[in-house]
Amino acid sequence: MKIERHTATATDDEPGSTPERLVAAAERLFAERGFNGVSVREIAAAAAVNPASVGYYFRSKEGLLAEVYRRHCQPMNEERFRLLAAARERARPPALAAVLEAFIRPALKLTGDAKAPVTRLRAVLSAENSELLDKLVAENFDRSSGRFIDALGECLPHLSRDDIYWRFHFLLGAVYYTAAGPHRIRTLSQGRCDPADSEAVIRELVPFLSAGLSAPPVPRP
Amino acid sequence: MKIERHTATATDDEPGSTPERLVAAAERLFAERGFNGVSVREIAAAAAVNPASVGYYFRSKEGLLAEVYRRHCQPMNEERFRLLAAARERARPPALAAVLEAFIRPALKLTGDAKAPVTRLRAVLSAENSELLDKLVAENFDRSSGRFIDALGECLPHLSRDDIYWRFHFLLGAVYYTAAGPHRIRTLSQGRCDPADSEAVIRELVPFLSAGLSAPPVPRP
DNA sequence: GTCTATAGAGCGATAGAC
DNA sequence: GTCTATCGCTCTATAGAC
Repeated sequence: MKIERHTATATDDEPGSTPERLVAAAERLFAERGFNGVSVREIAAAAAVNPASVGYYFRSKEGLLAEVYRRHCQPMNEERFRLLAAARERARPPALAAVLEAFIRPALKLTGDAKAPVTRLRAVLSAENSELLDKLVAENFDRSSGRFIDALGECLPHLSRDDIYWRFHFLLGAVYYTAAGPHRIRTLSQGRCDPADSEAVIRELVPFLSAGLSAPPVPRP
Repeated sequence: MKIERHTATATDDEPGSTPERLVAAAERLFAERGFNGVSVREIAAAAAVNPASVGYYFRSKEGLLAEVYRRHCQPMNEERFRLLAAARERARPPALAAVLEAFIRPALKLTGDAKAPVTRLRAVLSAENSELLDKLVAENFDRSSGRFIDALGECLPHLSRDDIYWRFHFLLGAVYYTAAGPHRIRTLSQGRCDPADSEAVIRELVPFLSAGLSAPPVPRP
């Protein structure tokens, strides 16, 4: 769809254009304060752009969120798939720890300009706005979740599909909570455990999840 | 402080009084939609009470939240301590699974009138409003968290204090995410795994966390 | 002590000039 | 295509009647 121009005239997809500035500012502010915690005016001010541009380019505040969400998830999921493929090349079935890291590492990567992980956006949003958000989650993660659930099933053949679902759910909780970054554990540990340190999180979280996922199957009624 | 009256006149602490009605309605609505997602007017309407009462009894919307939070956490923590003491009576050190269940079960209990776990309130709030919320969390949970971290340390003498902190953090993530109730896993599993079924959650979560917490200590630089 | 009424600010969205 | 201006609405908090 994108057409190359002969001139240097700014197009909508270039970094400094109005919609790009809006998406960048919105990603940061939504991640910091959620959807209801930020106004369109604040986003426009942070982007140094006219407030009316939001309606013009994205139809509404929700339209802007949808675009932010999409652009946010796409590269993260691509990196997840790339790492998962690499893990599969190293071993069949892939090592459990490698699958977990392929899922977690891209989620904890820091965004370009902010100091928060990309996943904080989703962690913060996951509580509110359930109408629109369910749609966005399904659109952006059905394929990704399915593939990782399959990979976990390969690694853990002693488990039923339901075991995998439950444990994948708990895994998501640990990752989201960490990405949301409540510094509670940093306070309690007097600074020694810092959820903002993604390498430390991966080092601690992967063995924890590996052990949890490898637990014996749960007998169900 | 409460004084018994000779008459049936309503006092501030009686179930149907204005502040009680406000707290009950606010607990439900804040848990459903977060702090920014609900207006004082909506809360007052749900309580069938005048909107101005919020300012009168609680000084502000935030004051109402603080009261809701306090009343919400206190009985839950009391039940946690009661269950933890019972686990200690059965064995010294207490069984790991018993400690975990003592922490989790009261958090997943359903509120009186709503169908959501009491913990959903905290899960939803934990993303937004960090200024006030950090204060509330510290006020309401420092004692509780400390005692459970100690109990986990007793159960898991092979772990360092930092191992315990990290794993307690991941535990919180799994519990909060479940309580926030994203039915994502219910959809993916075509209804077979339902995070709203607290008995099922406890059955699945306790073995998962037991195994995760019991993992070998992580070598740290 | 509880109400009505409203102040004062901020909201999302849009019409219409340029 | 991007702006200014503003509509119509909702918000929190409070002043003052009863």
